[in-house]
Amino acid sequence: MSITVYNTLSARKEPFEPLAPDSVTMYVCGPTVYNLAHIGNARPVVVFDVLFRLLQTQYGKVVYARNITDVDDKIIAAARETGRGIDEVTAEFTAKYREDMAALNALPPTLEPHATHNIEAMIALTQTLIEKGHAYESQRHVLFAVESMPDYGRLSKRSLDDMLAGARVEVADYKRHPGDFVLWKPAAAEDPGWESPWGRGRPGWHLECSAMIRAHLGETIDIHGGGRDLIFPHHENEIAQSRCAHGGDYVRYWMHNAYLDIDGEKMSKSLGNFRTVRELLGHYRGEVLRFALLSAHYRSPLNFSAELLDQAEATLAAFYNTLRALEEVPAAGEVALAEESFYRALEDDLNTPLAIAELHALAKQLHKAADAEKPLLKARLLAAGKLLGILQQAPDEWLQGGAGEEGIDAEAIDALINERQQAKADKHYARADAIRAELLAAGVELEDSREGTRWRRI
RNA sequence: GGCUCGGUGGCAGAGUGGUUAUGCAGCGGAUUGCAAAUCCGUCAACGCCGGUUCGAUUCCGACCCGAGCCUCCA
Repeated sequence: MSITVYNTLSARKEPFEPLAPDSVTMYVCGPTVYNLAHIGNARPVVVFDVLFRLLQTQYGKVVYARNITDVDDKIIAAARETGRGIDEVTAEFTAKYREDMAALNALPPTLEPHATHNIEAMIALTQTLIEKGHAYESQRHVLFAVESMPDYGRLSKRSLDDMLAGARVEVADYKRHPGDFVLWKPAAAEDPGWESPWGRGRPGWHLECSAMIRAHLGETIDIHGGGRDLIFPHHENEIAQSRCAHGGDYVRYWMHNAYLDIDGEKMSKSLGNFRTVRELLGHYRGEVLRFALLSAHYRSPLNFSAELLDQAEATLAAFYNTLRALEEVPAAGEVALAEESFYRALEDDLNTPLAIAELHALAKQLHKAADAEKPLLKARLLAAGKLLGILQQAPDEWLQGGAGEEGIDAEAIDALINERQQAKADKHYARADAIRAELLAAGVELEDSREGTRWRRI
């Protein structure tokens, strides 16, 4: 039982060893709740959900926190645009985010800290940084002084000089060094704000995560995850804040997922080439989206397309079909995870594509197995599915249900199947085939077997 | 410009210093009234040029191409 993860900080795979022997702390950057999550936003959620499930098989206590950023310029802008209150906007999109992620079979995190509930911790952290000479006040802002930290840039592997060379942004006049970033900024009277030693204001984005991690998980956590694009500046700055405030390690393992591409370009809100999870759920079931997201390794870009989703749908249908044929077979026997190849694949830096390949191998064994071997094989397949967060539904429910609007209802289908059975018994094959064609046109595929005719929606 | 990371068969996508996953699609066969599902078999790949090596897709170097970060972004 040993998990290996790729640590962005060291740029290599490392054996995972938590700080405490039987417990793990994990934090993943959550959403800024000003609009709907897109499918790219869902990738880290699904990836780290698999990690969460995997860790739970080995450690007695796994504390997984995913924050809600509910104070931000974009939220203020969104509220203003729609003429609604900030709270109304954040409540709506927080609720929708939870629904969408649940639809993807993502387990709820252990903790879901909200930025606005942790303002005191943020102010305290800012004060500590000022006291220790790592931050300064300037024109009602409080800024982190990057030059006060010798190894600033270590995570993103760039030096302050590199950053200056590539600077594309005008430097605000209240900054001592162009790389200094905001810990606290003033709030306009009409905007949300909190009283602080530096006047009424609100926290900078990077500060939120550092403060919430400290408040809820401690000074050193085991795993911090998020999208690759957060490496700089967000995570770099978190490290600066937390290390300078508390000393010691901040995060033992940094994990970053690659993003989803559309036509070879990153899917992002700024490019506008995104598809929301909610919209996609109108066409595909959450499990299909989840499977698609897991079909490539989390550190590789994944090209998002209709073909990808159709492929995922077809593959899941094949697995559920396998399970449906075994409905009378109980899943039984002891599954020794440590010896399972799908499990070892996941232990190796979450190699989900390889784990899925092992699922195929299990399904194949199942098709060929003697009856006596089936209960254990089925249990193994289901255990693998559980870790990946798939294949847990009743096969008929999955195969006969659909994401979109319902077509022909099940009763009518059964009636036609019965009629076709009779036609077949009478050797009226033309009629039997006509019924099959009619059902196919209605999106229903038939499968004859010794046990009778089964159907599924396609 | 600086800093990262990639380029694998028709498509998706793992992996490895030598026996070259897996899925879909294709082809041949078994099965089926015909299909579907399933099974058996089969085709096919490692960007380009050098180097190291008995042997490289895998290691090293150059080159070409692509993506990302350097600004809010999963």
